[in-house]
Amino acid sequence: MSASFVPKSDFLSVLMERGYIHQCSDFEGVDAKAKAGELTAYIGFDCTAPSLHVGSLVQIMMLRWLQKTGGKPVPLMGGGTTRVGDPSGKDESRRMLSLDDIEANKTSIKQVFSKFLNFGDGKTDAIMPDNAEWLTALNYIDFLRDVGRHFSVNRMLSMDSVKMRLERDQELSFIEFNYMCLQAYDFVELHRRYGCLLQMGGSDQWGNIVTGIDLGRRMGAPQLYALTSPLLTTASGAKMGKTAAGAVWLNADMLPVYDYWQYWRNTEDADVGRFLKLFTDLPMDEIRRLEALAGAEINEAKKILATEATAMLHGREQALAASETARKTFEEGALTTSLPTVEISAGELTAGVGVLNAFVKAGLVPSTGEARRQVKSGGLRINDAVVSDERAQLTNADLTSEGVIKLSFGKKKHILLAPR
RNA sequence: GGGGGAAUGUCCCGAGCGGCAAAGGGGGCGGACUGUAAAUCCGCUGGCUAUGCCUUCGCAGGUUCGAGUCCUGCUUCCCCCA
Repeated sequence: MSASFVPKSDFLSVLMERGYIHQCSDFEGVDAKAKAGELTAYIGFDCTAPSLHVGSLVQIMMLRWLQKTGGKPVPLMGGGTTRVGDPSGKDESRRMLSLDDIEANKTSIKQVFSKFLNFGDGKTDAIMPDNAEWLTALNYIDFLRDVGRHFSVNRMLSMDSVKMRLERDQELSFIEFNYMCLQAYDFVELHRRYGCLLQMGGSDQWGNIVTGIDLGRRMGAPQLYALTSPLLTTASGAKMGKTAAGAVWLNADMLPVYDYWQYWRNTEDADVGRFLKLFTDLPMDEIRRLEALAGAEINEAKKILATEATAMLHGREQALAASETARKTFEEGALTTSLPTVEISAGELTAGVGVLNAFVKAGLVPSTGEARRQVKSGGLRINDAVVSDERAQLTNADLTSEGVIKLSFGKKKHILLAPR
């Protein structure tokens, strides 16, 4: 794309300035539609888990900015395509989910979007269709005749996602192979129903999106557009959204607000500026000031990043509470009752609980074996005292004046054990 | 249809003369150093009611005191010939 392109629309200006764009099929075309206030764009989200995680956040933010700059965002639930499975970037065939699982996941995921987008019937209000609405009604023969004839297998075989699987001699089932056909058809269908002109997604979706544009042209839709975001990794190359404990979920019932705040607080120095632009609404000049902070001062920027990002998802009140909990815990070394808490029966505690089992109960370590190993390397602490005897028992005598026992795994993970 | 290979620790890759909880990486976790960062260094990386017990090398049998290792059948994948 032309390096000299200067966007006239607010939408592309923001996206370019904040680093959301990897590729676009036609900058001028998208710019004109956005400028005219006629831009409806969609991003597909699958329903393989009960919550989206941080990896989807860039996509969600792109929809948010679209709405803020006068466009209409369409998060599309992949209730239909999830029944098939997307081969893009996956090494192995996905496990098939039951329809009930998909429905449950969908309901759970929907909650998150309402935090980022305004839904309703207005011009720029978001809508959330589910591609099961049209995909499940498809008749195989009709689909082959009307849609399937437009696809070239030769071209599909040359797509990266497919080629990779073939080169590695990995299984690629027929239904997965059809995924791109369905996704392409989604685009056309969303144009018919809602006048959707642009599909966005991660850079790994480029091939699928372009296939949809192609199908649109062959099926008589006007010019459609593609825009992808860069694949996000941390500065040291790790994929975003995974931590020791697993994925960084967006639903609060799957990841406590405090842990979500901590995830952002632990951002690498080199990522702070980039993340502030992508994951907060802070104005650019404020971000430039923050990312210019050097040495230990950059920690201030990380706290702001954590609080802003958390506030957007969980609300400012909860974000500030997490921030305050962290401040007391890390900067004052004080015990805070607002740390994530796990209950234990009072009777059990009176009888005495082995330290190893206590850490397993708290969910800090997966097994007593792991707890044992961590004791050896000095990674476990009770009320801030390193555990040196793996046979020690926790009893009521270990309760602090707050009536809890603080279990720590490593320097950062803390859980309170509260008798009930 | 015929011939030849392959499958290993539930994250991945990968070694493994009949004595194996199984080499070595990567990744991950903990510790030290720091700033709740990165880099570096060190340790750990089947489970449990634990000087012991249980479960692991595609699946099912067999030989053996003892099988990841040898034999038979099966499954899946790859290569060559038709």
